[in-house]
Amino acid sequence: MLQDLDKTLQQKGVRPTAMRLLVLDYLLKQPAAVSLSDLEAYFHRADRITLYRSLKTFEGKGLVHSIDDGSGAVKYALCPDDCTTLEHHDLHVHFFCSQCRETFCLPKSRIPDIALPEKFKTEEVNLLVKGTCGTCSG
Amino acid sequence: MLQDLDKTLQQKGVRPTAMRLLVLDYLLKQPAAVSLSDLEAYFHRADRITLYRSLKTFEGKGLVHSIDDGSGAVKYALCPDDCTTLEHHDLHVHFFCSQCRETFCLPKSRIPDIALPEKFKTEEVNLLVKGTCGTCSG
DNA sequence: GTTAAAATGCAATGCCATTGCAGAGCATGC
DNA sequence: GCATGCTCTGCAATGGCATTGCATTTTAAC
Repeated sequence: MLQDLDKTLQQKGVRPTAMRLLVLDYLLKQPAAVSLSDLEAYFHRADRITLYRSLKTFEGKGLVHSIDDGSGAVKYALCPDDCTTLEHHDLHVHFFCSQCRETFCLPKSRIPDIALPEKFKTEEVNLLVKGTCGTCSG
Repeated sequence: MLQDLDKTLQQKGVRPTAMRLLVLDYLLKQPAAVSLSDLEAYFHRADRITLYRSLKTFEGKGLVHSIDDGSGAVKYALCPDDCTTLEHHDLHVHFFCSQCRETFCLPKSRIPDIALPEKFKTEEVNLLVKGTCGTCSG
């Protein structure tokens, strides 16, 4: 099973070390985006900095994207398959639940085009919806 | 002139102290959102904490809204007149220029409705566009 | 196996937001 | 005008998070 993860990393140009495989495996199992602190809490034997750099490496290679949900800590979530190093296709909506403080990717909710003033050029769009998620409102 | 500002503050339920009048006056003159550090740099004789609390008071009374543009520091900008304490109507787009690192409110670009999954409830929507602003791309 | 490059672990730093507390300023009632 | 109480201000301190430098270990290449 970790074999698959190994391949995934290789395909993205990330050297598959033990730590990185564990981190990737963990990320795959999460329903919500995770912060560095989440990771640190789970891998309590691992060094915070190593986890930090794993995430940064993943992000640089288009494996995960980072989300600033305003909670104070940046969170990370796996990218869809069509992300590349050069261009992140995380043009989906992120949802922050103010109850459980979890952040979810909503890949089905695409970000509509935004009309900008003359001469303004778009490079990136972040759309964050805050509210109550399905679980908490149920 | 500061008379008007005085009235503005009173109407919002904020006691018009000398410091607050100066801060409000400064905010009115800014074309872009300002961070606490900006304020501190401008009022180099004032205490950072007092400025911080002025902004927080303004925010609580619906005079300004805060913007997290991902630059690391929260920025503040004046609200349109129809903001109240209870409900912020800053449902406009914010634009962060990656060249000059300024953040602008784009009141004319309204945020479209976002389709959410079943049982998700929206409380607030933040839409941040990153790119190059008119001045920097000109 | 040797060697070079990359990853890790530890320490340290810096920035920003936030709070507690004491003193100063202001408004109100007498 | 003066005392009282509330609000604002300024200083000090704290805590969280991101980030970097450096020495060591691990991995890949030859």
